[in-house]
Amino acid sequence: MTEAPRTAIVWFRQDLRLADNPALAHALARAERIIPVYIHAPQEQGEWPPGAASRWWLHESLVALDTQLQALGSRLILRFGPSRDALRGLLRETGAGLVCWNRLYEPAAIARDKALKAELRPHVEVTSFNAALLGEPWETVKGDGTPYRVFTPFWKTMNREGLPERRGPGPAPRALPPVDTALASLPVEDLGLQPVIDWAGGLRASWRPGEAGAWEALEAFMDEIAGYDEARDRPAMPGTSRLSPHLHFGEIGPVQVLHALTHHHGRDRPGVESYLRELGWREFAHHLLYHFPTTPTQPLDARFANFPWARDYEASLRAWQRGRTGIPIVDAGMRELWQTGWMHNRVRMLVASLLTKNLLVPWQEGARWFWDTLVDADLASNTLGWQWTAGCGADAAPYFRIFNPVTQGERFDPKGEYMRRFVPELAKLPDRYIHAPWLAPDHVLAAAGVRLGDNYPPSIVDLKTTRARALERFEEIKQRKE
DNA sequence: TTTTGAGTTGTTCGA
DNA sequence: GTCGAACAACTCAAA
Repeated sequence: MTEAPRTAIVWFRQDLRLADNPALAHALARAERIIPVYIHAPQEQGEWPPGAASRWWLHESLVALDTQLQALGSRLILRFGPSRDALRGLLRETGAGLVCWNRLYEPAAIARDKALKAELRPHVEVTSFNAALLGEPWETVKGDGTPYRVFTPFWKTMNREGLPERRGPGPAPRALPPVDTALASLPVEDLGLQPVIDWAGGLRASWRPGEAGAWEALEAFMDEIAGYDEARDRPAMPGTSRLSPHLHFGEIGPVQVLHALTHHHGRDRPGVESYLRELGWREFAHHLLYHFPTTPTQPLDARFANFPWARDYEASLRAWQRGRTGIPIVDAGMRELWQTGWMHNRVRMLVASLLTKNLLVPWQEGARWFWDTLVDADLASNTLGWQWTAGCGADAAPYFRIFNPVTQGERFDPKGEYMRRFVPELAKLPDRYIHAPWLAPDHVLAAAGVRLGDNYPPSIVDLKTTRARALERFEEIKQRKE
């Protein structure tokens, strides 16, 4: 390499942390001056610019990052895209000779970054790193070099190839060089990420975006991980890690999580291995998106391109989105999503199963809604989850696996606590009827103040007949393949 | 090379 | 009430 550059640009994207940030660490090791920058360019995310809930999170996370940088003597430079123009402008203004970033894995981002590298490299050093995954999506492949389509062998291979021995997480810098006060930066408010009407109260009450909040969540989870195997399926309990949005924005990295769990607990402690498997699913999702870049909109299983979805589904889609299907656990989940920007994983499966199988609404509609409303919306994970539930993805649920939300509610929220929290109009129903109010006798409904069709909708589907109908439709595409 | 068994998260039905 | 079988077709790796 030539003489070390005096100034480096560190381009932050979905790696909004200072610790274990290889791009930042590399810049610090190579250059005297560091320019931390975030470029707002949602149009470069193709069909998937951040949704409303993600934008709220991003705003908060950028504020947190800037505060951290200032505490160390630096600051965050904010610019509008296009990224190419912003970077070229910054190179001109600062005379930087090095640009560093941590990789993204969405198809549109890969294409943009590749083009940028080719354009900038003749003039400056450009180096990218992995900060978001335990392994690169192209590293774990089958013996014949093709990508995996089944999770378990994928995860076994990743583990065998030395997961625990991967690089340890890097430390956070103790101080940073100052940024020239003359260098222009936008106020974060100018990015327009915050909602115009303040609907984010529920989000604020539920989350603390930023690196410190991520570590708070991890530490709280580590205290409870022994109960993970049991509690993770109970939507009324805080049994899951709730790390997904922090991981999505890179406020914490999976290497840090892996290291913290194995260092403090060891892999044989109850709950640890099961949780690491969930990190494995996150890896698998990125592996699939990398190798099958059309899957955010196209089914991986080509037979499903011809699936006979419902034709006029506007009304049922609307009822599902608003949490007014009349099926309590589904409505509770959809309202949890709307209020807090998040939904418990088990409930995500239930609402997705109802939408795609009982209501026969295309899974892409569900994926779009989740994209706009989830604070952890992630193209890889969201795509995998919806295709898996719909039965058209990798390692997908067998077509006959159609969840019964009443049975699931009784099994995983037996006392109805989750439903009483998010569907208060049913709060006074006795446990026996809270999962299926349409079965309650009139006097029970009256005593609980529930008037079906008035203050709570009657169920919009008959679970039994719509299940049978879904099975018939799957028969149709099985035949169409030939 | 071929065979074999297992594969995140389920439901229903009949014994 | 509990329990096993049936509900496809395909992927993957070990035997």
